[in-house]
Amino acid sequence: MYTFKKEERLCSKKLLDKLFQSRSSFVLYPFRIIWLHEELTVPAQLVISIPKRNFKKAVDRNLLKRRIREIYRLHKTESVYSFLDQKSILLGINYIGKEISEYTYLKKKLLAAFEKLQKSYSK
RNA sequence: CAAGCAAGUCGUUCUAUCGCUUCCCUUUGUGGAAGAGGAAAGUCCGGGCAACAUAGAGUAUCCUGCUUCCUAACGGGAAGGACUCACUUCGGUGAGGCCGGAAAGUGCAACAGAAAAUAACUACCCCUUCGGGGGAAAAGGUGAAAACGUGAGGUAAGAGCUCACGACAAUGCAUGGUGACAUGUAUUGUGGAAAACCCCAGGAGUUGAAAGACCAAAUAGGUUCUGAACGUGAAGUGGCUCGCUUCCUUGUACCGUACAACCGGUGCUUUCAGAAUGGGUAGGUCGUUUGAUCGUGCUAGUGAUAACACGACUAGAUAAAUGAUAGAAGUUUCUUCAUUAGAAGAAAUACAGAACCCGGCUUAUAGGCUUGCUUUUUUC
RNA sequence: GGCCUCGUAGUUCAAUGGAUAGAAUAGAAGUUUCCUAAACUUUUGAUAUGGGUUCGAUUCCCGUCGAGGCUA
Repeated sequence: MYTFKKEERLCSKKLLDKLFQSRSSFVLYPFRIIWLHEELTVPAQLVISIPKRNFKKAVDRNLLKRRIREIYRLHKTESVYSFLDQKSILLGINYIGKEISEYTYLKKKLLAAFEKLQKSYSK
């Protein structure tokens, strides 16, 4: 249930290009969420990206990526899968903040972002 | 004892819950094992490995530059030599740097100064027709630097012009050293700068794992084969499956057959259907972690390092794993209480994340430990 | 992963190895005006950083830091 295996990560170059060319995105600071409807074998594939421009050191980028991934892993079932309705989706999370935030702050913001995603998805 | 600086070295631990990557196992699941560094960083050097290229001790370009050694190699390291600076008990000690050549050639040196390398302003000496001509380079002043320094002889005045002592450089010889070089001696000479151009010696083929090798879906197209269909430009004319003429978008050939026709065969153009096949995209596998490997011991060597013996297997991801949360402990600092031990609270716990692999260099680093130096205080 | 270029006043740019690093604009003060603007006068302010070569370094050499670009 609380898994995050290889099938749930977005690895295909083609799908990535498709995702970033789509216009269906919104901003909820410090995240920018991109999503796209796609036929897959798993409910959702996720990609997390932290810009090198804002975080020079690899250690900082790794830390943020691990925190975001952990929050997604623990909350994906009730927050994302619940409204998908047997369909599948591509998800991109861009971190656009300028400093390293704490786990609790990131958790609050990301859950809010998932609520917003549900609204825009149902439209 | 404390503080500071420099160098070296180590560089947190445990528990619970939920996970990630690789490997193993007929208990295939509530399974087991392993899982970042001293710099993984910067990409500043050197190699391995791979593909391509290759007449050359050529030319151009770039790099390196005291000696000997180590090494796979190096711009790295070890030991030493000379130089500069600091200290000195004058015996040395410590630190530093791209440390070949200025006596091959070209160019450069602002301002000041007569003059910045073919010296001559004032002053000096000789001659004079008093306009000047000649000699000489000690003294003055300028400058970062002024024609080797001091003393004596010498001279019209002077000058390494000569002599003594001394400084430095080049060359020859002798001695010591593997050598750089040192010491002595003879001869010749005396400005700086090559991190200006340049000369000399040595070295460098180019591109980098996104190299390269292999497997290869779907779709489109290429090639080949099989089958089917279609096509010998149009118009006019004659002796009409043929020849001739005209026009256009310039258009079917060969063989069986002496000529023409027919017939047959081979081939060509276009379309359709089926089959095979090569290249190759998405994607995947290898390259890829057993290696100039690590640990211990012993031997050789001043040392870097090397030889030998025994033992060990120690990350392998690919939009990229090695984590998140909670709690406890350890260490350090501060405050309060205690003033022997200690107790409570607060804060901090670094720099930083493998990406083909090694050897160096450089830079970052909380805190602990070791060594050296400096300073202050106390005691003797 | 590999390679290249650049760093000068707050900003945009200059400067053969040579005196106190220059210009425009911005800032400050003053003149002018009833006040503001414009104009005029004066003035402040910089070689990314640490070493080295040189009599002397923005310039030459080496290390570090930062910024930008090329390559697929």
